[in-house]
This record gives sequence, structure tokens and C-alpha cells, in this order.
Amino acid sequence: MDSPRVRDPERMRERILDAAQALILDHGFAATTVDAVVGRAGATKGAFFHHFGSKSELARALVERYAAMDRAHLEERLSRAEKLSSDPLQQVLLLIALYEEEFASMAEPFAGCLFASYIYEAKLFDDSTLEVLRDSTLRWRRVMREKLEKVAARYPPRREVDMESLADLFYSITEGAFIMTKTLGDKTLLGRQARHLRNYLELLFAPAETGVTPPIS
Amino acid sequence: MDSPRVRDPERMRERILDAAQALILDHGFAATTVDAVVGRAGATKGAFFHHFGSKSELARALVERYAAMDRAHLEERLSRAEKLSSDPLQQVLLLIALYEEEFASMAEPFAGCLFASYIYEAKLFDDSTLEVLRDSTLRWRRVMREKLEKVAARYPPRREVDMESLADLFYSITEGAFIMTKTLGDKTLLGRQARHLRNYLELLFAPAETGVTPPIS
DNA sequence: TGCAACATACCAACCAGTCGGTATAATGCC
DNA sequence: GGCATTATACCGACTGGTTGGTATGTTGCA
Repeated sequence: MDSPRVRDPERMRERILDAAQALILDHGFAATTVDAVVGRAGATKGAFFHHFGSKSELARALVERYAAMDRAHLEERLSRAEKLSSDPLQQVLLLIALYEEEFASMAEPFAGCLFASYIYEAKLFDDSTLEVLRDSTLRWRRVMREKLEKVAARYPPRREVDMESLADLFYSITEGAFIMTKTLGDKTLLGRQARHLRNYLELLFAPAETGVTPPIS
Repeated sequence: MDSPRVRDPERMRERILDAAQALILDHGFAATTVDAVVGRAGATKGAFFHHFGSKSELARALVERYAAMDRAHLEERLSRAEKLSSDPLQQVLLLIALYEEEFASMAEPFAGCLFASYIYEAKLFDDSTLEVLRDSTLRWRRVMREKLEKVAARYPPRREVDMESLADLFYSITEGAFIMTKTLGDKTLLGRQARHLRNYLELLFAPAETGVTPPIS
């Protein structure tokens, strides 16, 4: 009935990864047992250790999948924003707005970020796993920084800011808002925090007094 | 010489809490064993279970101590800012500047926030422990919101913002910057992120076009 | 039929918590 | 003050349950 007797190794692997991710975001990596993972995935230990050589290998595979998804997600949104406007400032603002939209349309309050989960158990992971975190963070920095430098070239910022830390603000605010969301269970929080980032950029790069765009509401 | 044969239960308790906190911020709660804690604290299992009925009881005691410290820290900085200026906007800006100073003067890149560590292992803790997280978060929100409302009453914000989410920005940016700091190991990051929050508030509440304060640099 | 994809039974290491015992400090009494 | 008595602080071997991992089977598909 419910369980198709057909074998689909790729799907099984994904099911295990999905189960592990959900459990890890609630319990952390250490407290997520292999038994619990296979239980949730509807698999067995045999299947688990067939697909992953060890629990640490699962950790790396999981974060690599997550990083790839995060990267693809950012690239997709950014290219959408770039198609919607040719002005770099508008592109950045649109990018944030797109994220706001998605946050607003989420059913549950958001489970959390795997990067943040890992970093607070950093000593449990090997360097190659932590390298994925660093790479992803630095990618965010680079992508946003390049875009912001184009913005700054066209719209001289009203305050002297370095573009690196301004780029980091995207990551910071998001991660911080994830934590608050998990703490308070308020799913509107994420979008409202992103909105402030948008406000800041609008104010910072506002071309002239009258050029301040009105709130979209 | 080195080991005083005098008994000091309070100090022993603190030593255990200190050891636990340091280990938890690196390994998470689940992976922090009682043996490791007592090892680091120079204590034994007997001492541990004399002071704490269980590992979960340690978790609660630890986060309560952390929350009290966080609260006292905020109150101290805020009252210092309030003494330095009578203008609510300046008070808020000074508060951030005080935190920037502290972040800048730290020797190590900052170990992390216990609240964030706990929230990514939330399912391991009982409600009374998680309540401490919520209370602390809501306290930050309330304190900052009250201050910001006084600011907004005197300086009409240049954009329509709700003071609640603006207040939350203090917590968000801080927590997010903690995560980035842990990921990249850059101890200047924290202060530079706080600086952007200060910029935002300055721009948002800037009294008039000419009133935009020049960068301090 | 051969091999990948599972399932099941099992193991050794580890871990939170216990317990009998010891050392030190506090208290009550003369 | 001195001393018996009690309470507190601490020690460390031990235990029962748990966990990551393995060894050995079984099943489905090319």
C-alpha cells in the first residue's frame, strides 16, 4: 500500500538526508542518532550504512547538499532580480523583496539553517565539512559585495561604508532572524527583518532627498 | 601551593559552569559529556552531581546565569549611555558604540552565544529552560523598543517602520554576526556589523537633509 | 546469475547517573 | 574553648542503557 516495493537508491538516499536534516535542526547533530534518522526515513541501519560510510560522512554529504541548494537558490533569485531591472540598486532591493515574499509565504515558522546548527557544534566536524560552511559564507559575501560595488559606483553612499561588511549584513541579519524565529516561533519576523535591510540600503544609497522611494506597503 | 585545600562550594559550582559553557559553545550540549566538564573544571563526577541533580539541571542553571549576565550587561551599558546623553537617539547610538568598543577590544574572536547554541538543540531542553531564552529575547525587544519609541517621538523616522521589528534588529544582527564570527574567525566582523545598525538608525532618524551627521571615521 | 540495495542481529565503546565511602566544615553542648 | 555530632562537599569505581558501527544474511533488478 504505502511503501512501494520498488527500489530507488537515489530517492532512499534523499529520504535519509531529508530525515537527518529535519532532526538535526531540532536536536543538533550529536543528539541525532542514526536509529532516529532511519526511523524517520522509513529505512534501516543497513540502508543507512550502505549509502553513507559513517555518521560524519552523512554530515558532510548533508551540508554539501544544503550549500548547493543555498547557492542555487541565491543565483536563481539574483538572476530573476537582474531580469526585472537593469539598475544594480533596484536589483539588490528586488532580491531582498523576493526573499521577503518567500519568507512571508512559508507555512511553518522556518526550521533553521544547517550552517548555524553546525557552527555551534563545530568541534564535532572535520575540516572538510567546516570548509563548506566557510565557502558558502564567503560566497554570499562575494556575490553581494560585487553587486553592492556596482550600486555604490552609481549611487554614492550617504555614509562611508565598506562594502564587505555591508555585504555580510545579508547573511548576518538572515541568520539572526532565523534564531529569533526559532526562539519566538513568529513566522513574520524573518520578512520584517529583511525589510529593514532593504530600508537601510534605500536610505544609504538614496540618490537625492526626493529620490527616496516610498514604502511599497 | 597551587591547590588550596580550602573548600569553596560556590567557586566549585562556578568552575563547573564555566567549563560547561566553554565546552557547549564548541561542541553543543549533547556532545558535552559530564566527564569532559569535570575534567576541564578540575572536579569529579561526585562534585558535579552534588551541585547539579542532572545534566539537564546544569543546562538550566547555566542558561539562567547567562541570561542574568546578559541582562545586567545590557542594563549597565544602557544606563551608561543614558548618563552620557539626554537625547534618546544619541543614547541608542551610544549604546551601539559601546558594544562596538567592547567587540573591538576582545582578544579572541568571541566564543558564541549560549542562547543560539541552545536553540539549535531546542528539543533537548525542557520548557522551563527554553522559557529563559524567550524571556531574554523578549526583554531585548522590550527594552530597545521603549527606547526607540522615544526616539521616534522626537525624530520622525524617514520611513514607515514598526518599532518592534526595529528593536529586534539589535538581537538579529548580533546573533547573525556571532555566527559569521564563529564561521570565519574574524574578530573585527562583530563591530563592523554593529556599525551598520548604527548607520541605519542615524539615517532613519536623521532630523533633516543637512542634519545627516558626517561619518565619524 | 551476479551484484547492488537493502534488512537484521549483534557488539564494543561510551555515557549519565548511582552509591558507598571519605574529608572538611558547621553546630550544639558543656 | 574543647569536643562530640551532624551536615556538607567531594571522590571514583561501577552499572545499565544507548549508540555508532559491523557481520551476515536476503531481496530485487539488469
